[in-house]
Amino acid sequence: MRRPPGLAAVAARAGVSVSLVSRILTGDPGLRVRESTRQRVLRAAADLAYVPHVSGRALRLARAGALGLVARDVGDPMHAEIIQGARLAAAARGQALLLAGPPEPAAGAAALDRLAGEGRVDGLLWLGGFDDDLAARAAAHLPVLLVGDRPRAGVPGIRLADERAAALAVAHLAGLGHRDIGFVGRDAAGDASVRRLAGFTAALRERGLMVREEWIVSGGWGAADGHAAMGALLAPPGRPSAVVAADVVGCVGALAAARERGVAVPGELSVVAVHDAWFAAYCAPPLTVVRLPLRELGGRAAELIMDGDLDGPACGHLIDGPPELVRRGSTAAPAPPITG
Amino acid sequence: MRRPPGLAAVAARAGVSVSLVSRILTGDPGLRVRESTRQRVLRAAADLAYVPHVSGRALRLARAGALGLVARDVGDPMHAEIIQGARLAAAARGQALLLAGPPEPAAGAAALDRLAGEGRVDGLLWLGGFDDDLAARAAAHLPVLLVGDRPRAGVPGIRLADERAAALAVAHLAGLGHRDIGFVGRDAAGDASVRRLAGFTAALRERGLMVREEWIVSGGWGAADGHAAMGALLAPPGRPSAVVAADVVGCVGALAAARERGVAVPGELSVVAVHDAWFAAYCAPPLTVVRLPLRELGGRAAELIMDGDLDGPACGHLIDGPPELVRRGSTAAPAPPITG
DNA sequence: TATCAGTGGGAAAACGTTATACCGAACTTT
DNA sequence: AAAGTTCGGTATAACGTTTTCCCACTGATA
Repeated sequence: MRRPPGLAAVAARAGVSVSLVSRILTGDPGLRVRESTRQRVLRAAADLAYVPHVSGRALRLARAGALGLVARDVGDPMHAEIIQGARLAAAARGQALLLAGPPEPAAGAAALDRLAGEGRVDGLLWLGGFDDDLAARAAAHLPVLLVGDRPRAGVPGIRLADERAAALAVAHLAGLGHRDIGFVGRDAAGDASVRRLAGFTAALRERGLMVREEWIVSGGWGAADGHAAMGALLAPPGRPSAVVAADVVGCVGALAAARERGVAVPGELSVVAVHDAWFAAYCAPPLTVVRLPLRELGGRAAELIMDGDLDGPACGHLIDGPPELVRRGSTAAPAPPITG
Repeated sequence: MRRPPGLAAVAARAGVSVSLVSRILTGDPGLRVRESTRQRVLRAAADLAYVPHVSGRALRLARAGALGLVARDVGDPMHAEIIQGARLAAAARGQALLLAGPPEPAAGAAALDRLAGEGRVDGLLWLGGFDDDLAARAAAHLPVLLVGDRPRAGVPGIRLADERAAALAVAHLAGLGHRDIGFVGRDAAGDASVRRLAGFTAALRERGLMVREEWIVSGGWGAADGHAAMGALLAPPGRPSAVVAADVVGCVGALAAARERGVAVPGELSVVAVHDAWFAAYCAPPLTVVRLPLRELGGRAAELIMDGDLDGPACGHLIDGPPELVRRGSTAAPAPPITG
């Protein structure tokens, strides 16, 4: 592997010292240099297509110039959107983004220790699959930011306006005339789920609607979990006329469960999900959703950690771009009650 | 930022020289050392939780210990699967995987030059959004492997058994009795699409079935493209009784298009897609698909590039794990022909 | 003519790692 | 007893950066 030209090559070509090249290229403010020399150096660097070597810089500066991303599942559409936002924000500052594994508690601890210690990244963005011990362990060596979660074990977190999103979903359904509204949750352990549920129940109470525990079911993050949850919700006796799904992926499963049971959406059951995704418009029926600024979440998270703006371990930042209702075909006014 | 302990700290704690620690820890085969000393060094390293610093190593070895991944879209479910495979294979060898941007031709060239020159990665895996010039440019500095494409501009590529996958889809439909089969393609420029179409037409001819050009439509990679393509396919006069979709994402759009036009699937139209994904089972109806070893593709790609086994620029590797038909609800025997 | 301030830049030391070369002591052999 | 020969390590020089300190001039001033 041939080494690319370094500062020494540029210096030799320009007939100056290595340190001068470095100071010119990094824009040392306290440097006085003849303009002709500066141009000569700049030309030499351009001629050789010089690119600073990150390892040399990292070694000297004790900064890697890269962010790590710990994701439960890269393929999750919500994660993908967050990742895209983070990548763009990182790239805008010349920082690289590297993919760390989903933190399997088994091999995860060792892998995480290694990642934290080997100096490859300056900070960690953590998406989903939160584990207090693991996060605290990593945070002992590196700045860590939990994305989409509350602060945990002293590790700061950044969140979306989850309560407002759920409340907006309820408002939409109530506006259509629904009074019997259920909730299909995500993983009950996740803070985002908890807060969406909180927003849901608060919005119900605010309108004097009844909160029925048997209409609140939770699962995990996959479509299969949504499927199971909706199955439980539709079991007799009695079912709601509308459902808020905490997550659009689970909602796809939930929709399938309704279809399998012959429950017409939106004829007999209105469904609205939190988060938008490419497939929502192609579901049968197209899903009404509450859109949240996922990309902005990723971008802000990356910026916070690059700036070191974590404000102490107690702080939980909030991205409160307003939730936006995207009305498609899965919600309608409730059917007139049928006795039986 | 406190620097973590380095070799020097371990050496000091064990009372030996830095070089001895390095040779012990890297397992220098030509090293003779007293067992007690070795244990002392190992203990010291463990006590300090020593982790080798990648920048120091990269500088010395002129290898970064990381792979770059250029992806059109991280969120694409197929890409996600490939990425997961690559990440696991890389992690198994202690290599990191870093996300490079989608190669926007505008800022992409500069970003790619930088990535290639700054020594952050030892090789590049390129997923989708292929651009001959850009790839060749990167390949001048780094090993580059196009994943899911033929070799282009002297850059090697690794592919799946796309022809066989399409042929298997045709075989399934023909076995059900279909004789009028259409094709919903992906981007016509992509090699994978071209080869799936080739496999499709070859399989038709092999069975003496007619290839009708007006039943072969292509778009791009998204669901919207599949939607538009299916719309064109279903326009009068005359439509096929079955369709092979080159891509499961596009197929979701295609399914929606059929639904909008009141064409029952699989009653009036059977649909089978190439590639499986989590949502395929939750479509209405659940999609019959041909599954291809995407994760293995990612893993093999990572291994090839880590091994430097690119075998010269002319070579196009093939992952020929057998395509597998996953039968769900979107295919059935054709309806008896209705005159009119 | 010394001295002084400014101008324009250079020398060298880190950062953490690895590879090559070497070296002192203890043992063995002749 | 002198000369090899292992044994068990050490010294040192890179790799490419950045940064701090220093130095050689030049012209002006005392």
